Amino acid sequence: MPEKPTIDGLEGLWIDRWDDEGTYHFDRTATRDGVFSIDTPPPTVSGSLHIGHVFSYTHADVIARYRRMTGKSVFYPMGWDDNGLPTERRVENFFGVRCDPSLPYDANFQPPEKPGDQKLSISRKNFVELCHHLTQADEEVFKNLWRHLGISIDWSLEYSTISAHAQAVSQRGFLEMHRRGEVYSTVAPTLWDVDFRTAVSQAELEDRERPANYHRVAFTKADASGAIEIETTRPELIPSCVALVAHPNDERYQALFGTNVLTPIFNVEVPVLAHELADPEKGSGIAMICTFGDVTDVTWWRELSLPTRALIGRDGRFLPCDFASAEFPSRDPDKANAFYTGLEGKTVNQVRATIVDALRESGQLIGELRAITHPVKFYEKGERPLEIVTSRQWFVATLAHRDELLRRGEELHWHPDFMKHRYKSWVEGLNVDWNISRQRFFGVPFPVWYPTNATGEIDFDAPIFAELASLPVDPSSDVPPGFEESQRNVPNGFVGDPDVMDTWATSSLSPQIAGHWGSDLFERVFPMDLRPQAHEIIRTWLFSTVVRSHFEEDSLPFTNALISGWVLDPERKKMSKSVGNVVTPMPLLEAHGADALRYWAASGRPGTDTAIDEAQMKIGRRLAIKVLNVSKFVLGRLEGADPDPHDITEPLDRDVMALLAKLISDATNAFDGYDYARALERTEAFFWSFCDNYVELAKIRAYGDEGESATLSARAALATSLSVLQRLLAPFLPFVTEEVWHWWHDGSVHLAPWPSVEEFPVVLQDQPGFIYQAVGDVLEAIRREKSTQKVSQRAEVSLLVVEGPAPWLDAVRAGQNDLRDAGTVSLFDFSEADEPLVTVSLA
RNA sequence: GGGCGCUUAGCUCAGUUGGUUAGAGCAGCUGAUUUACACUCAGCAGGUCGGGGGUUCGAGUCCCUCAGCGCCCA
Repeated sequence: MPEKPTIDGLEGLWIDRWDDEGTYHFDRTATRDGVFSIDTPPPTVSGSLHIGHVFSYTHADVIARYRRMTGKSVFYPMGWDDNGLPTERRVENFFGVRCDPSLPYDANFQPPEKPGDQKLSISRKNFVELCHHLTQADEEVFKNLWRHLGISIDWSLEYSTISAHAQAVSQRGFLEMHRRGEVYSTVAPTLWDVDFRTAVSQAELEDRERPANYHRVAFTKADASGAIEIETTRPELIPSCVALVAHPNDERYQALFGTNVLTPIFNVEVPVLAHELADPEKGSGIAMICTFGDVTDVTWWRELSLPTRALIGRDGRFLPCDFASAEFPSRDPDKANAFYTGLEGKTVNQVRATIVDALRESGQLIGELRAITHPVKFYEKGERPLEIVTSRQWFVATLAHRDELLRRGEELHWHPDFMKHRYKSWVEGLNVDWNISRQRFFGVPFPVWYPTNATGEIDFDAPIFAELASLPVDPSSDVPPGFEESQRNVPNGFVGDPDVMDTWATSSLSPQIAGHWGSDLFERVFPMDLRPQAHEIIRTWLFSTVVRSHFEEDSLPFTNALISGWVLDPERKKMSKSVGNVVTPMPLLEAHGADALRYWAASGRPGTDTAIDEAQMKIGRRLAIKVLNVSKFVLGRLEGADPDPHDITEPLDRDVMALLAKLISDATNAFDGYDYARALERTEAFFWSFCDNYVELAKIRAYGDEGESATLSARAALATSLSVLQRLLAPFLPFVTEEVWHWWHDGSVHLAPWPSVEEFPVVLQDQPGFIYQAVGDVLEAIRREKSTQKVSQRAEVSLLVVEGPAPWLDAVRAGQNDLRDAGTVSLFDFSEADEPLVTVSLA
């Protein structure tokens, strides 16, 4: 025990020792009953490291540490989500490169020292190599933080979602789904980001309020008997118009249903139809249907069996089009084509401006534009509104399983419980199957090839799947069964599926990846006991994991979900890069210490958004220092002896033991319910009362001034309490508790048994704490008087008159000697009264 | 539009099936001075529990309603 203990520097010391001693090593021989398994979130390593990570990973860690102390072998792996678009984007910006899959691999390629003004085009393989290179460096930064924070990961269980192992699991999962008919490929209108040039799924959408203008546009009736005025925010889609639509009950348009109109400028004849989704309140109540302006257009197109006149390409620019063709039947094809030639290759905004000018000129733009704001669908990482592009994609059939998935949500234990509503409303709101194809580069490829026929056409209806034993495969370099490399991309040969999977299609298999699906390990850890995660990824990671496990194992992937809230900035605003209020954890960690940051994090209840609060961190630091000092004091009183809890004979000491037993029970129940914050709060409250009151009362006795049995009782009670408190605090303050535990124990506190009421005799009492409370009340009265008189707390009390009901007086008498010592009382006078009253006379 | 959460002292938050006079920490104020701790200790002050209505012997807690803030879904 050091002469002048300090909490500074404890992290460096214990992190290394935990490594050396394998303190957090998972015992792989443990059976399922003896295991507590955690489905740790693999963070996106290409994202910024922020304080929210400290928050939610601490929540998981305190649970892990609790379970470990209850004797479980804790399966606590760490994964890194390194595949996917965030990494690609980071690599593009970091090195100033872009991927061009048409380029050949350059084995000698070196990235530029610093990014140039123009992005350098490199091959897919070179690009992927840079992705691997950068994510490895990023992962080190994350790992360093976790270790510094004292997260009790078993680092031998580390994985990454782009590793060969994860790819094999992901591809196997895909093949299994295909075998059971849960995944299919089809050509369909798909939400498309024109900048990233990839399809995105419903889970990646977000609505953003955007300004727009309603344009009132006149469509001439086909029989030239007049015009119909519609309102649209997207006049640029007039060439893609396939119909007009109004609500079937809308009086204004009854006579028009079944008639035809001509599109302005292009003069394509389109029908006027009825559909319930047309909103009579919106605009003029009649809308144009285009292929495709938004998701409602897709619904109308499908349900009304309309033709496809798609004109927006994958780059967001207008495609070539012939208004003399059957698909675009114009009454005046020459004029339409002449006009359209000026639109080809232009962006949406450019085309809109040109068409609006033309409408204005022809008199078909009625009145002024009407400015509105309305929700527009964006890819959550995107900067331009999504378009809808028809393309071939792989889909996981979630809609057909909606009811089963809703039941899974009910089956799961949510902490806090109300978070299940997030899942429920998400599943209820699903409107398309899960699109898992991404037209990108750094991800897990589909283990699929397609045959080509004699003319070189690809037969998408006869995909060739990889053998399970061959996984992982890369169809761009590996050859499908029964083919040779020379047959790639030639007639009567094959082509590889060029796409990669959605990141969530891989991370949804985190239990299978971390648990090594198919091995004996998997049986020992699945289903996982705990899924800790933040609430913003309920609809992505949590949902997709539930889907995969439901399909693969007919089971939930985990029994408990512990949902962390958000960390808000000190002004309680959401942190975001654009606002610039994102807080990085390292400076805080260095300023306050790991235990202090953990204390702050653990004070945030499950599911509750919590503001960054350095004051709270300072309180945590104070707590850690107090643990150090009180441990030093109590252990100093033991004089090397090993106290026996059976020596606890004094009534006051026994009463404190009864309270300690209650604390153990409260903290344990709280932990079992995943309410770590309550466990901390209870333990902390007891701890401070222990330090400020009980230690002060028992102090002199513990010095040995009151006879042997009284001394032994005090020492044993102090030692027992200290042992229990060190262990109850260990999940929260792993560094300081480990330090003080080692002052009197071999072995780690983190492998010590969780405190139990069996460890010391507890005398059952009618009112646990009655004596402690009564004695404490008298002590407080003494202190108050001394404070009021502005004298030292050690000033002598010449006479202490204690009045009150007999049982209360008895309780006070039980602590009389301790009160005399702690309060420096010379003379006591006890007398019965109805109400307790303490009168303090100072010398 | 539907749903969820929050609203308690200047600030951050407890308050578990309804039960004495609503608690803690921080900040504030007043003191103490060192045989564990100045990164200390003691004390004081501070709230008509968001508004309104209801149930009850009794409501911060249950019900209804309104308002504000935040979020989820559409």
